[in-house]
Amino acid sequence: MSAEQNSTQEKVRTRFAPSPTGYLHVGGARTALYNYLFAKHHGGEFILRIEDTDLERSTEESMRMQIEDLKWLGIVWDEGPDPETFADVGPYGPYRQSRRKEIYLEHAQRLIAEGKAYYDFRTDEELERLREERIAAGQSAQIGPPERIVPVEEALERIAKGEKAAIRFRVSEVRDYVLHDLVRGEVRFPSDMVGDFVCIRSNGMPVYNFCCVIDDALMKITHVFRAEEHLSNTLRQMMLYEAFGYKMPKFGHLSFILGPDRQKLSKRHGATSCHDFKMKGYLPEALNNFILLSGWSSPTGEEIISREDQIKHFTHERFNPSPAMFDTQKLDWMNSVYLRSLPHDELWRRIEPFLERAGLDLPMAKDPAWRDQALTVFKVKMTTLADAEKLFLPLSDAKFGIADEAAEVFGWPEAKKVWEAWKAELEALSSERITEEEFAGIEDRVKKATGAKGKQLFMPIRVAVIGQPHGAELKILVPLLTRSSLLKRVAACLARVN
RNA sequence: GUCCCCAUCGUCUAGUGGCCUAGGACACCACCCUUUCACGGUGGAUACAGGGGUUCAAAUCCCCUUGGGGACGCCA
Repeated sequence: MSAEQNSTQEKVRTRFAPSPTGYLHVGGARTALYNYLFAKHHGGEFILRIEDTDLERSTEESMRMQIEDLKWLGIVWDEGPDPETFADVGPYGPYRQSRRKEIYLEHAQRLIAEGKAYYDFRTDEELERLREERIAAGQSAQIGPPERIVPVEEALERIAKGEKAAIRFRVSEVRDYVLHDLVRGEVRFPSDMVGDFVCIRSNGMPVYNFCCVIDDALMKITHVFRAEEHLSNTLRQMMLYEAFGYKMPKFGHLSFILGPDRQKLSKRHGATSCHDFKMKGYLPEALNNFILLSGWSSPTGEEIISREDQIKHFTHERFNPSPAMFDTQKLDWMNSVYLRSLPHDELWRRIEPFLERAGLDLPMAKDPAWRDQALTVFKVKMTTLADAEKLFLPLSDAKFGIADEAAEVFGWPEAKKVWEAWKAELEALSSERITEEEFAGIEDRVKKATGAKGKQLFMPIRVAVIGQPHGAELKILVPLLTRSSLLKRVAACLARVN
């Protein structure tokens, strides 16, 4: 759809409608992203609606957590709960289904009045038995109408006396329904694919499929991108749109995100919520970019895509209908790319909470020049922010120690000589900080004094600096430490050989 | 069981009948850079699930098989 065409049509309005039962799952995050991007691409509006009709599982706390995750990802909505106060913002509220009960009940009454729905007094046990019978008979497990539909007046009397009844939609016509899906093309559903379905539970709460239709219609939603599991729900919803005479939005059913075992990504695969990834030190930009590309591709073929370009290029033609496996290796790569491209001030700001978490003391970090120097060295080694914890560890005096991998060096005959010469050079220094040039001079003099060269020279020095045989270049590391700190460290090495 | 969806390198994908001896990215391997480890650079290996059609021509269209997933809730 071109921009010109669109301007003459109704305004594009999309929505994300999570049920607040825990943190935001990456699959949900992707759905939210796609709806957001689609709306913005078409200059439209993106709405957040909370689907909390399941009283048992929905919590206020979960809603807040999900809003937090959405904010973290940089997905912003035009209507819905205010991100700070949670108060409804927008002309079509309330945006929480638990507060729209009257609207649903009113609609249900409309269907009853028109004979399109009926009160059902059957119990769970009865229905379960019916289902089993049908499966045993090789039929689909759909629930049909009861033997006798209770007339409205009689039903009302029984309910007044305290009996419980659900309101069920009556599937009367037998015909095919054709859905023009934005990602799958034409999908044909035979109407007998579903039985008479519940609209209002016997406890008075409406059910998902029912609310969803009414809300999307009343909130003037034009396009809905949602997970594939809803594909077969769509038939019920089509029937409902027809029954109410509401205009149906365009649907696009997204394939699943799978775990390494090709099963739908779930808790047992480890990290699956945005919150998990946040705690593991992934950047929202990276996670966002990664989920964007599992199920959609850019027309330019680029993989690292700015939010601006995401919006610019986001069209439904580029959805991939087949399921995508969640590839942590690629996410890691993407995270490191974003990490390295961050300005150092910003990178430091994001690393700090992790250093704090690890209890690292780094008094030198108050100096911006020091931070800049340190990040230049370390950021190329980081895949997640959490990696800073172990990277900055050698710079912390409190946490300094000699690693097991350094043991070999202690067996070298030159090591002790090198350390003694290194220590003498440090002691001769007048300032606390050592520049790269000074270090080069020191190293050279140690070489001459001891006769050690190559690995025999720099390995012992390295161990005396960071306590381990591998790490960043010494000429960069040494200027990050103070003279007194280096003296303490070489003393530790000498103490161990003696 | 019934119905629905899906099928290109290990993974994410490009591909909408000829530009495909199938392109890119991650991962992997080799080499280069490097007084370590990374970063970076260059190169390499690796895929159209199978079988039938349609067509001058099929990864691309149709059918079947197989495999994977989903729905059949008073969950969403």
